[in-house]
Amino acid sequence: MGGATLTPMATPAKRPTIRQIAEETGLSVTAVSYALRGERMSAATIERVQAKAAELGYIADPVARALRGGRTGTVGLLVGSLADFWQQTLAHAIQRELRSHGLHTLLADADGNPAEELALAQRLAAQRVDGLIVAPVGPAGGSWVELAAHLPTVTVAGQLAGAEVVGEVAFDQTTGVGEVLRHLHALGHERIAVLSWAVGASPDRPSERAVSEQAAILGLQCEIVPCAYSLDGSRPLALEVLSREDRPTAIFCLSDSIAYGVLHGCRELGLRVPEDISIVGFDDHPLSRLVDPPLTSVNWSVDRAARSAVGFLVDHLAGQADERRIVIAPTLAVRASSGPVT
Amino acid sequence: MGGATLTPMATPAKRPTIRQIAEETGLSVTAVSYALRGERMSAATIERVQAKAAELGYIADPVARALRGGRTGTVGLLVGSLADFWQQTLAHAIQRELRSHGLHTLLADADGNPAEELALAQRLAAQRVDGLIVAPVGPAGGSWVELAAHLPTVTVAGQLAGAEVVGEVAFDQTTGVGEVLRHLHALGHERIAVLSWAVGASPDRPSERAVSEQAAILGLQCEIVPCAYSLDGSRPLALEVLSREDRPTAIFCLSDSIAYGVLHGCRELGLRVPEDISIVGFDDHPLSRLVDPPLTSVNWSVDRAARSAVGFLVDHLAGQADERRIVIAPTLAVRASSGPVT
DNA sequence: GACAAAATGTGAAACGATAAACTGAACCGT
DNA sequence: ACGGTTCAGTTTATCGTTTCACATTTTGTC
Repeated sequence: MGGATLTPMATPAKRPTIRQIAEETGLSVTAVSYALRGERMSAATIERVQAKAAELGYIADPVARALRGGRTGTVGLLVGSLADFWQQTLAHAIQRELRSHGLHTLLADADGNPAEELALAQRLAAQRVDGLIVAPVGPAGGSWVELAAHLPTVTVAGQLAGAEVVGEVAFDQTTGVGEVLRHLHALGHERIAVLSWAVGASPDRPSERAVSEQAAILGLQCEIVPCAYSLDGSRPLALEVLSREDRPTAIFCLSDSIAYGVLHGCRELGLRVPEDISIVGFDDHPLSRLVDPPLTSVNWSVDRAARSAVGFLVDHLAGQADERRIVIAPTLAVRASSGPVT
Repeated sequence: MGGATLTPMATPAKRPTIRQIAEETGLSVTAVSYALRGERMSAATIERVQAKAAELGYIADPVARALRGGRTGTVGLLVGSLADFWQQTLAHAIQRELRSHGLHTLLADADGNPAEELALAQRLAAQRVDGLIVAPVGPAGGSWVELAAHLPTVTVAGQLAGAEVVGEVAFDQTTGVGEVLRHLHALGHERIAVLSWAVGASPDRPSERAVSEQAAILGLQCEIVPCAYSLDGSRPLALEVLSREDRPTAIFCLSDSIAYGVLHGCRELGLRVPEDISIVGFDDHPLSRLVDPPLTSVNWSVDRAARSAVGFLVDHLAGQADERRIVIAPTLAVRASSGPVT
């Protein structure tokens, strides 16, 4: 941009460089570089250099390293939408797991927008992240394929169709959805509204497909309603659905965040859960057992997912190419928010 | 680390560089650099260069820029603990706000550890973030002062004592705590346990000090109990406190996350809230109104905090030095989890 | 039309670290 | 005593971009 000259940045902080160490030890820069990593040089030199480095409080400059082309020790974490409580939990778990491997996290939030998602991934690549962990929002396009070919990528809870990934943590959506629908069916529900994430024209979301399939099998009448993520986003829609005269007897939300908004809506309208309407969530956020009423939801082990995702990536970076796919099995946590039709 | 040779990284993806543009336009690298930013060069040249750049899909390499010393467009976000639900919310809000200013987020989680916090801040500085937004865990040490002097820093919900920051989003802890204690006092509570974040020897946390002060004023008997963050972390402690024979009549948790754990504990022990014991939280997570019973808590506007924090930083980076401090006023949200002593 | 002042462009030196290729030694077995 | 390995270093080039100093043109003014 044009823009007037910006203020000089705060004094650029003169951190000690490899060169300073070189001068103070009388060695060449290269020698120091090797010694710091404990390679090649004689034990005595290594000792001397590392002592000096410690003395100066030297930390290798990750930026210079990145430019040169080595590892950066940073992993890009791209989540579909941080407005979703469960994805916040997932992001946290992955971040923590990465850190336990000494890796840093560059976090990006696609905010439910597939196009944005790709742009962010490219930006992360430009930042020279060593790898990418993606909880995808939409299906992959051509650029994703190319990107993933260059950058080790692990998907969590979603696919990047066509792109070659180094690891995949899949959630068994079919079973998860099936359990919910069977549960509701067993309770006598027949007209069910399914609130799904509204995402720009992404018709083939696995969970939605699973809903259609399973609904057909059970003979249920499921209407899929696209819905904004987040508490505040889903409430208005929930109010609309709940106010219909042919109100469904159950609402199945494809995310707990959405379910919370619906619970809120029920409360506002004075509807009793589960007497007047049953609510089921998806993903089982830790707080779902504490809300009122406790929310029936489909649980996937976040810790396991995070551990696997990071493990896949770390293994790949270490040159091992072991198992690269895991399917996380769902557990239906039946709580008080779902009950028989009355 | 010795370590065997690592596998060659996935093909390093040949992104177009400034040099390529130079060659294809017959200009010098320097000329292209200027033209891309619309400086110096003639209008015709600028046009030509930018057209070529667009054609090649050129994106300036943020790493090279960072090394050279310019802006990186990335801001470090350092939170005290992402295990805390409210801080997840805060982090999300700040991240979103940064993005709306075209800035990227490098997220780091101190995990409740002040020493770690400093190390991470240094790492972020080494990554050449343009600025730092910190939700501090502990008081600042000497290195913080130095760091903040070099790197524009904004604090949110906490101070870095002694360090010169470019902006500060303060929460009025004294008032917040005061309102809670007055509320409980009015309900007849006299013996109150205060669950605070357990943080390595940080005796002078503002909120804790506020508790002592206000308790003294009201003549309340407040015992401050250090407690782990997070749902699972606080539950065991909650069980201990709740099982005492001289159980307090109210528990004031200095974070909603802790309060959730306590609610959970109460449920396990069959204690009724608020009949048997009153629970009050702090920070007012969006879900606090949905838990059972709805949690009385102290609300600070997260959006306002995020907007201010990012605004301060952006203004500073733009060379303006306007208002640099805001105090967010608390609102006590009285809900069903607190009631009169019975 | 002369001379200063802009305007437009170029080359080289950074920024900090690393890898490849090269230089002397010391050391090896025969 | 002779080639051949290792060892322990050093030189040099490189990653992609920006900026300083300088060279060349164009423009403006009297």
